[in-house]
Amino acid sequence: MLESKISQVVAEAVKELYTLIVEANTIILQKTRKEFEGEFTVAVFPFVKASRKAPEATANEIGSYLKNKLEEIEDFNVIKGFLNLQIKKDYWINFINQNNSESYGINEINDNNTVLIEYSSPNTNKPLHLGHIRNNLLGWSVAEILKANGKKVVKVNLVNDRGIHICKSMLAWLKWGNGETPETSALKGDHLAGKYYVLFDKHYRAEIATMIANGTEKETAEKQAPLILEAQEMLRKWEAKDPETIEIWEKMNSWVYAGFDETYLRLGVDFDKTYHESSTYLLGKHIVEKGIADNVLKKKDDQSIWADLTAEGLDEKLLLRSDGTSVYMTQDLGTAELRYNEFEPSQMIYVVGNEQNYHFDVLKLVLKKLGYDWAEAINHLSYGMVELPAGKMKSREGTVVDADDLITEMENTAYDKAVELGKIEDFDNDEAKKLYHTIAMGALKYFILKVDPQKNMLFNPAESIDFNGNTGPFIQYTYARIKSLLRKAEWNTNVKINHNTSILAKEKDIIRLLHEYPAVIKNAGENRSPALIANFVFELAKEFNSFYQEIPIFKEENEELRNFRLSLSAFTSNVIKSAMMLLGIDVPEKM
RNA sequence: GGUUCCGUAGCUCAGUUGGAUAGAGCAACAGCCUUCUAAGCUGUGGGCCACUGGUUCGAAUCCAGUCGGAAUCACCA
Repeated sequence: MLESKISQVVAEAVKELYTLIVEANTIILQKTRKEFEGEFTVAVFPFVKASRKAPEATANEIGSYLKNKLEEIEDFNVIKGFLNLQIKKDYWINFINQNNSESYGINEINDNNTVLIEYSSPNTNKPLHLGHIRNNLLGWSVAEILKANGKKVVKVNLVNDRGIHICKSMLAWLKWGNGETPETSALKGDHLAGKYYVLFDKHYRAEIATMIANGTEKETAEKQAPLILEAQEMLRKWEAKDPETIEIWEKMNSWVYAGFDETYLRLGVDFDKTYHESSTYLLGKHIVEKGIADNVLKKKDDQSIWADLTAEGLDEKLLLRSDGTSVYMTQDLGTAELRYNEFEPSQMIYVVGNEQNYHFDVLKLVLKKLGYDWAEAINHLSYGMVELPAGKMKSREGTVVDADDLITEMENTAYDKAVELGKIEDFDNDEAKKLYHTIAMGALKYFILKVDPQKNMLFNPAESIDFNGNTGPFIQYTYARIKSLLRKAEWNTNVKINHNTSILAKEKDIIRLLHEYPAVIKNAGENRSPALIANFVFELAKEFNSFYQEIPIFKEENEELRNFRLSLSAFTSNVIKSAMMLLGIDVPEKM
C-alpha cells in the first residue's frame, strides 16, 4: 500500500537525517486538504526537536529524501510545517487500470477465526418497531463489513419466545380472542399477538385501578391483580409442559414467526442460525454451580446465588433465584458457552441497545471470574436509542413507530415522488414497484446507518425521511446516472486508460476517494461502524455529481480523455454499488 | 446518589483517532435544464465546538472539574 510505504520511508528519513527512531505506523499520513497541491501530507512537527531546525527546513529535508527514495513521488511542497507530497500520474492511472471492478476493496475470507454476531433478538409478543430496525440494519451491515474484511461471519438471532410477556398475549387471546387468527382478522401474525398484548395491558390496568379505588396499595395491586396471577400461572403451566398451554403457545408463536419473516424479508436481513430462548433458558445453571464449587460465587442463606462484583466497581448480581430458577443473566452465560462450543469464535458480537451496557459488563466479568478465557471474545456492540421528538417511544402511549407501517409509508412516499418527478413513465408495473421499494429502503437504511451507532438518534415521523441531499436516494440516483452514461457509451470494461491522459483536479479528487475505499472498509470493520461507509459513499457521490455537472464526457472529442472519464465513472459506480451493498442498500440501474 | 454514554450552525448529523481557515444535508435566499437523468449543480448567510482549567509546538478531539441530557443500578427480560 502506498500510504504505508510512504510512512516507512519517512521513518527511514528521520532516522538517517536526525538519528530519530520512530515506528512507521505512528507517523500520521493525512489527506492533503483540497486547497493545497498534493495528495498526502506529513506533519513534521514531531521531528523538529530532533532536527533542531525550523519546521519548514525539516519538511524540505524530509521531502527531498522521499523524492529520491520513492519513485511514486513526483514532487513536494512545504507550507508551514506541513509536507505535501504529489504522487505521479502514472501511479494513479495504474491504480485505475488495475482495480476497476465490483470486487475492489472487498477481501476474500483470509482469517480462519469465526466471528459470531447476534442481532435482532425480538420478543414474540409484539411486532418489530423502529428500534428493532436500527438493530437489524446495524447487525446485518456490520456482518457484511466484517466479511469484506476477510472474516468468516456467522449471523445469529436469539428469539425470546417464552416468558411472562408471551403468556400475557396468549391469555388475552384465550379470553377475548374468539379464536381470531391471522387469516380471519387479516392481521399479520406478529401484529395479532401485539394486539392481545396491548389488550392484556389495558384490562390489567383497569383491574389495578379498581383495586386501588377499593383501598389496595398500588404495589400490592400490581402484584395481585387476577390477570397477572393468571398469566403467571400460565407460565408455570408452560414450564411444566402442560400440553394445552404448549399448543396455544406454539400456535401463537408460529403466527408471529410468519409475521417476522415477512418483515425481515422486506428489510432484507437474514440469519445463518436462529436460537430460541425456550430451548436455552435452562442453560447456564451448571456454570453457576461450578462457580459455587470453585468458590468464586456465593450462596446466601436463602439459597440464592450471587456474583460479588464490588471489587470491580459494580454491585452484587443475582445468578440463581432462591427457588433455584434462573434469571436472564444465567441464561446468557449458558448461551454464550453454547455458542462458544459450537463455533469457537474469536469474537462474539452482541448487537444490543446501550440500555444493556451494564448487563454485558457483568456477563463478561462473571465469565472471566469463572475462568473462561473466551470471555474476552464477548463484544457488546452497543447502539443508541431511536428517539422521537417527544422522547422515547412508549408502547403504552401508542408512540411506537411500527416497522411494517414505516416501510409501507416509505414506499408510498417513494412512489409519490417518482410519479411527481415523472421518473417511472417508461417503467412497467413490476419495475416501478421494485424501484420504489429499492428507493424507500435506500432512504430508510441510509437514514439510520449514517449515524454513528453509539449515538442516540432522532426520528421525526412528522417530517418523512428525505430523498434529497445527504440521503440514500441521492446516492442511488448518482449510480443510476452513471449506469445510464455507460449504457449510452456502450462502455467496454476492458478499455485501459492511456498513460498520457491528463487529469483534472476534480477528477483527481474522485480518484483519491476511490483509492481510500479499502482503508475505509478496514476502518469500518475495526470500529464496527456502517456510518463510516455511509459517509464515505456520500462524499464520493457528491464529488462525482460535481464532476458530472462540470465536465463533459460525450462532448469531449479526445478519445483518450473520453475513455478516461468513462472509466472513472465506471469505477465510481462500482464503488458506490459495493459500499451500498455493505449497508444493505440496492442500487437501481435506472431511476 | 453510584456507574456509563452524549453535548458541534435554527434542525439532523460528519469531523480520518492530536494537525493547516471546524464541514455536509435540511430549512432560508440568489442563480443553472434546446447540452451525458434537475431525486442534480453553483453561490450567499448562519458557530463561545456546553462551560472552566490543565497537558504541548498545536485541542472540537486527551485529562480533571462544573452544568445540561440519556441509559442503567430488580429474586424483570
